[in-house]
Amino acid sequence: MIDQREYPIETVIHVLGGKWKPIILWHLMDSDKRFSDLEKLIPGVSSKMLAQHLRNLQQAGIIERTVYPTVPPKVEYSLSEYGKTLIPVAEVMCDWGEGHNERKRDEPAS
Amino acid sequence: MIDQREYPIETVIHVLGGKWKPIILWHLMDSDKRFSDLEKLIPGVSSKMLAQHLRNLQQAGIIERTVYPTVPPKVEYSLSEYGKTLIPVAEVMCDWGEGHNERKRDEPAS
DNA sequence: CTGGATCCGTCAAGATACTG
DNA sequence: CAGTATCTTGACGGATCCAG
Repeated sequence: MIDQREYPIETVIHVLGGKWKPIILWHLMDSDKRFSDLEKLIPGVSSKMLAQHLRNLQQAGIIERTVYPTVPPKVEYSLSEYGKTLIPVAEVMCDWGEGHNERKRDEPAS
Repeated sequence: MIDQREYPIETVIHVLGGKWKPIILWHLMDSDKRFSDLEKLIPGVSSKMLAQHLRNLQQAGIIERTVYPTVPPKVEYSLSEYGKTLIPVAEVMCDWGEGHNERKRDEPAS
């Protein structure tokens, strides 16, 4: 993965660019989640992709991974303090996204 | 390209998701640009990818394509009125991206 | 000048099976 | 429960050639 970004806006796309990363973030912004919780909440994601994207987000410092060494393994993912700075960004993006989706329905042809 | 997005935040990623789309938008937010202008401004992009992404953005209603039927063909791309609503979104994203890049330099290991 | 068409390499994503 | 390993597929991106 090339890391030669000249413009900061590319950084955000890089961090959120995966197919499932925005959805993962969205759910973690709501509350902490376990691995299986996320699997249930995100229909269509495979455990492989989920683990891979979670790892990416963790390496980016956006989420934290907490392992509870209990008999049934339990791992919780949560937004890091730093990751929480993404919330306002996500809200702005969501806001625009909603408008965009509505617009596509209202104006089929310009 | 799948278009089954359940969350608005995915829409934004979808619209900006290409490798060059954020940069294209960034330049068009500054001022209108011709095809060849963008090619010069974005080192490394091929005409194919530029045309492809420009078409995507146009179909998304974010940019407008104006053809001047002159002897040497001239085509100008500009942000649509609707596309301008993306500017504040881009600014927020840029702002966060800058902080993220600085953070990576300051904190090599958590 | 502004692209479209085509071929090809690369890499992310999906499916499946297996492990601690 | 929470992943990893491996294989396959398909989209994305690059290079080149061609056309209005």
